[in-house]
Amino acid sequence: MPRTIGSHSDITGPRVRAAALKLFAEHGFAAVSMRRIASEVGVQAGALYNYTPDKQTLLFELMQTHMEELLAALPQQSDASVMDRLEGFVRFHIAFHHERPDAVFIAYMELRNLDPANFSRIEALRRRYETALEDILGAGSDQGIFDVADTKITTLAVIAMLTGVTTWFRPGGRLSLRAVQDQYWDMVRRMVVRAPDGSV
Amino acid sequence: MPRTIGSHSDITGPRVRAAALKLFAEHGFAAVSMRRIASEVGVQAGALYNYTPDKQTLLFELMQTHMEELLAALPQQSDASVMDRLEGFVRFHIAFHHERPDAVFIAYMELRNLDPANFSRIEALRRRYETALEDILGAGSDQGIFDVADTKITTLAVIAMLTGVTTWFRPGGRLSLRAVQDQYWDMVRRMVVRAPDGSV
DNA sequence: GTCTATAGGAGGATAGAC
DNA sequence: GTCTATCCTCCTATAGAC
Repeated sequence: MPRTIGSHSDITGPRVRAAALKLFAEHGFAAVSMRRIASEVGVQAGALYNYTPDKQTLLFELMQTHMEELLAALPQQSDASVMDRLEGFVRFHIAFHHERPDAVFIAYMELRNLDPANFSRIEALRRRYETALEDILGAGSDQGIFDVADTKITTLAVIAMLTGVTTWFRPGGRLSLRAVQDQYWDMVRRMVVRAPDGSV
Repeated sequence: MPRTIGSHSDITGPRVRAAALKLFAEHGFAAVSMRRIASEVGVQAGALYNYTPDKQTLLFELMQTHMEELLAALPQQSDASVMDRLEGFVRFHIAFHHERPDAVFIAYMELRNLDPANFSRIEALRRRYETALEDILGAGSDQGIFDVADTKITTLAVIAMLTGVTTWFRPGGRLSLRAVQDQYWDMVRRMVVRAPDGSV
């Protein structure tokens, strides 16, 4: 049952966040005004402050939501082989980031616009994600299946490589998402798997 | 011989660009005011307009200078083996980007703050750089030394991976620059080199 | 070449009416 | 919950004195 005319808290809130996500990704946090976000939603600027105490908090909550969804969606598969776990991570990272290009872009580009307390909280979430990959690489090294000189560096290298996909991949282009996943999995596999005896 | 007191065109110009580079990298183009740049240099805001027609041009020229220096410094080595050329590219990219973290950051993060004409000019320079790597990968594939399914994708993957170093590498840390170069060269080599017969 | 002063506008955020 | 109106600050860029 509708409330008073002009009252839309349950739908305006999500629309504010969606508009902010889109505009921050497109133009950058600092370049987007609250008036511009309000205009995108179809309300006046003052109305936004029913949904966020300030612009900084709006940015932080977008980033926090993204990172928490990323961690929640990360496949656990702790009883699978390290090879399958690594393949699962690679395919997951590409697919998940592909579905949320705006949030990914903001999460990487707008860290410097977070105030120090918010920055620390986002960094902690990011570290948890990196650790998931580092654990796989460490386990594979312990088992002698992977040959990784430094799990920390390889973790960062793999994540940078995979995240780079979002800067150029567009559906309907030359390659399907599946084909991109296949190629990146092949590259990552070759980067970390121990070469058979006598092949080096 | 000094000119009139208060006249410093030969030193203020570089200082304006240096201050803008530092502040844009730290806070982002849109978040930095001309007053802030002037304050960093030690002049009033109006004086900046002796060195740039406007803020947009200041950003563009910083990015253009960076990209042209990058292309000029790229080792040619066209008579070396593809393996040596690839190794040279990897070590060069890491070293050059390490020396200019602020310019690198701006060149990747502030593309969206360029107006369309300036964006096209920077994009063209970036494409020339990518083509240098793609040519090496293509030549190695033709010679049967590399096994690269798609030179375009591998080019983007390698560059994203290498550029990622600038986000975490700090001199005086756990690893020397040389050690980082060694590890990334090892990862790139394994990503692209054809496996010996019988090892796959 | 740099200064002060200012035009002219846009920014984040709030107050109070409805 | 949204509106209008507004406070006060900051912005880019320019004009004219020195």
